[in-house]
Amino acid sequence: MRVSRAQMEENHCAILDAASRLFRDRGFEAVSVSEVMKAAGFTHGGFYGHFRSKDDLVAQALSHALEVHPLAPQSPDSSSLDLDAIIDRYLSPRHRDNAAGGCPTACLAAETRHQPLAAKRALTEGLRHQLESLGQASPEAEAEDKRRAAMGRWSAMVGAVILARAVDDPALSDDILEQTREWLHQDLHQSLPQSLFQVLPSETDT
Amino acid sequence: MRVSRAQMEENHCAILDAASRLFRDRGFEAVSVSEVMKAAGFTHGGFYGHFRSKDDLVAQALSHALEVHPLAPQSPDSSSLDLDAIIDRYLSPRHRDNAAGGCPTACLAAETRHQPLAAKRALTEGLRHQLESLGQASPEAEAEDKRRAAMGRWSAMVGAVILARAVDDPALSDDILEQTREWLHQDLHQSLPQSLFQVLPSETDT
DNA sequence: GCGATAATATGACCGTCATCATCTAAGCGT
DNA sequence: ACGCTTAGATGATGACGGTCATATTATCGC
Repeated sequence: MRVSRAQMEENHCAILDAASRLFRDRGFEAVSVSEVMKAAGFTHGGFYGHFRSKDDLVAQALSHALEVHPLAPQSPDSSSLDLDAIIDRYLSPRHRDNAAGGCPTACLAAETRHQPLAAKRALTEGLRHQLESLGQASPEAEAEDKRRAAMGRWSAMVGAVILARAVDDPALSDDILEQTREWLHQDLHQSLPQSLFQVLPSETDT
Repeated sequence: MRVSRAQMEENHCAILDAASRLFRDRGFEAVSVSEVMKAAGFTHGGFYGHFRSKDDLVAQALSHALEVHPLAPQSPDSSSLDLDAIIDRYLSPRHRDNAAGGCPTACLAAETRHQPLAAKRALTEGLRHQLESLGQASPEAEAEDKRRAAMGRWSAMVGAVILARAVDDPALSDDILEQTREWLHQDLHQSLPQSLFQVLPSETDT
């Protein structure tokens, strides 16, 4: 049965949302087209009215997830992001255990290596934005140092979440998150001009 | 046709080698049992004489790859690993482009999240060894600091290789490796007691 | 050497999945 | 309001892949 054009646009978005969650939770290959459609509240038949192929869905869903998922919640003063808070949130057990709603990069970057060009392009674009955001939030003075620190820190954050999720021992998993968090905080405070110390939250937490 | 017991043991190992390379190159799910057997020089039929299931193969291949693949080539004085050299080698374009023969963690850790328990256990064990090695190679004084730095650095190394491989832009990919490498070197030299500086290679490379 | 055993090969089975054809009913232009 | 258009539903198709049954042939214990 037909629906209004606005409704169809909404449905398209619902499919992308569902796919984005399912893919993050279980991976591109483990999720079938029918499953995505069912999760969005449809049957599998209408799929090819929205997408040219599953590969097309993968690329669009990845792009969608990266657009929707910000590195940090938009704070009141959006120009200055609190890097300590971003790190704590990203490397939390909560984020580790919430893959379906978490950072698409940590869930899907590794798999994207095996996906066709369009998906890789989407990831590349998203990654650029993430590095840009992290760079802006970095305390380093020179632009070059900001960029370097952003890449290093982002690699560590993504890597730690991936490892923490892959591991079978909860204690080790917690430890990976916690130690990486602490290690990044230490690095951050070493790079920080002394004048900025007062800005940091009082309890840097454990 | 039957083969000798020793031959069979060898064949088993050949299958694990082939599987290990194929899995690292294309992922667990993208490689079929028949493909692994063909790569090892057999047909698909004999597979279930060696393994109880594909899941079993995945776990054994992962364990095998992690045992065989050392973090660094065994240097003459094996007790003191050169962390700078390990980092340079790991974060090189050569390693990025050689997934099939490279570090299993960078290739398979993310996928292992979706694998059954046995595979996760294998990865966990391998990860423990890797962290142990990195910790021993760390310049930090306290054991606690060694462990923390090992986890942070290892997360950054694995994360950077994953991101560099996922990205569609060669320049960005190279940059991720290079900047993360530099960033880790900087961190390493900050943590280093001054007396050790003379040991570092003269050209820390670009 | 001979027969029981067992490692591979060949071929088949069954389920899943991406994709497509056809049907239906509701929106939209006139 | 009417009928053309089309979003979505139902069902089919063809390929692929994991697993198993059976056949074949070479090893190993006697």
